Amino acid sequence: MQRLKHGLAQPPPRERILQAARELFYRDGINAASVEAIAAAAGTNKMTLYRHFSSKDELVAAYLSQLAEEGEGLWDKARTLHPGDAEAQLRFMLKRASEFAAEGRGRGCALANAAVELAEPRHPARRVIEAHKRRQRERLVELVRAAGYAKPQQLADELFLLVEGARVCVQSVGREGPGSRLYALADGLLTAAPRRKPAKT
Amino acid sequence: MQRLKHGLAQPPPRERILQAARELFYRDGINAASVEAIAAAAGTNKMTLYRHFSSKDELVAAYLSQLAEEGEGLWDKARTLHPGDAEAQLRFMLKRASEFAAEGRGRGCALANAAVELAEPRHPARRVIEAHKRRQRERLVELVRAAGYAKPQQLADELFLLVEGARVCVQSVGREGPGSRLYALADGLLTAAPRRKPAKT
DNA sequence: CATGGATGGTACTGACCGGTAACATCGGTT
DNA sequence: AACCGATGTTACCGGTCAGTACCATCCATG
Repeated sequence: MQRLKHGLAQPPPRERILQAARELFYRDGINAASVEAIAAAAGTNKMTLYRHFSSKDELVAAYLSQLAEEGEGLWDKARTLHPGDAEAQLRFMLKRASEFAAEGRGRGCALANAAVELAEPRHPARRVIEAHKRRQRERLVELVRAAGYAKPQQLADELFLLVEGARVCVQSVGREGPGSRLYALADGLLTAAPRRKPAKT
Repeated sequence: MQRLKHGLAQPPPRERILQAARELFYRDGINAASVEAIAAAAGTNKMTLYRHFSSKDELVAAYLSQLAEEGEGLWDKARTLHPGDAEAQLRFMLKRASEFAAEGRGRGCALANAAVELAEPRHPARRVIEAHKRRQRERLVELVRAAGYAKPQQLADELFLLVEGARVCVQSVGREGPGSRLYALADGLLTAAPRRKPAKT
């Protein structure tokens, strides 16, 4: 029982470090968040951090992988919430993205931000980011097709750009900008889009 | 005649520094580009750089202001190319944005990238970025309204998010992604959008 | 109680970077 | 020719950061 060492049951150091990395990387940026600050925020120190992650880059990779994994989980949640109803699943995802973009103190998509900060084209984190974004796009196309829209590829790409645009707009034009109206805009696209026939997932 | 000092007519140091800053800040990121590297790329040294810019932050501000100014100039160019034809002006701007997103070795919008890298909410560069993005959005709304579309605010915001999304997608899903198809997607939105009556600018 | 693995704490290295000081140089002006 | 401002060159300071060595501590197990 590793987590009964202290009086208060505390998650093991690795989880605390990942959680702290998540907050500091997102809030301050990957370059600006020092390893020491992350360790301190996790209630531990640099040495313990380096016993779980061999380098800062590896910590960044774990951070991004965790976010990507949670993003994937959203699609599953949509499917269990609205089984067989692709339209409802699609709108659920758009709603979530819209709420996220309107969230207070938003700094946009952590994955996209990481791609900006880690400019080296050979950085290992780029593989994680690109793979995740590509997969999101594919899933979106499938869902739009399953929802019975004509030209699913085009509509999905429009929605994809809308979502990505909303995420990035939060920090450039502010929370008052078009990002917070993402769902309304996407809804406009959906209701205006020509349909073929409903289907299921 | 400052620029006849050498055999080859060379722009004055300030311009060369700004040009080098432009390339390195964009390619490597603002944090990763050191002032020493910028000075070297400009064919000069750190001391001369600091004689023209009192700090790196001021150089960053000048860099961003120059980009914002050139962005503003594009709207004027659109108006002189297609005087009185708001629809053509609008499509010209979208075409330019689409070409930009499809450009080789693209790293997205330099202003948006700067907002990601300069995470401190009080950073002076944020004022430049936000002001510019807001102005772009306002101009877009005006143009869409002048082109005679119904619900100009909504259509303009959709186009705005499309453009911002395309710029950010280049570095997350790559050049093959939906970013390169921006004009086709925007064109789909325009032709499907209800019109009211044509007008002029 | 003794042992050992995981953790906490401190201090350090080496590198990089923003910014400055002091001096040499060059070119145009008077 | 003498001067002067702008530029080039070198060396340096202070700070920060990633990563490591070394030792103390705690806790579960035997």
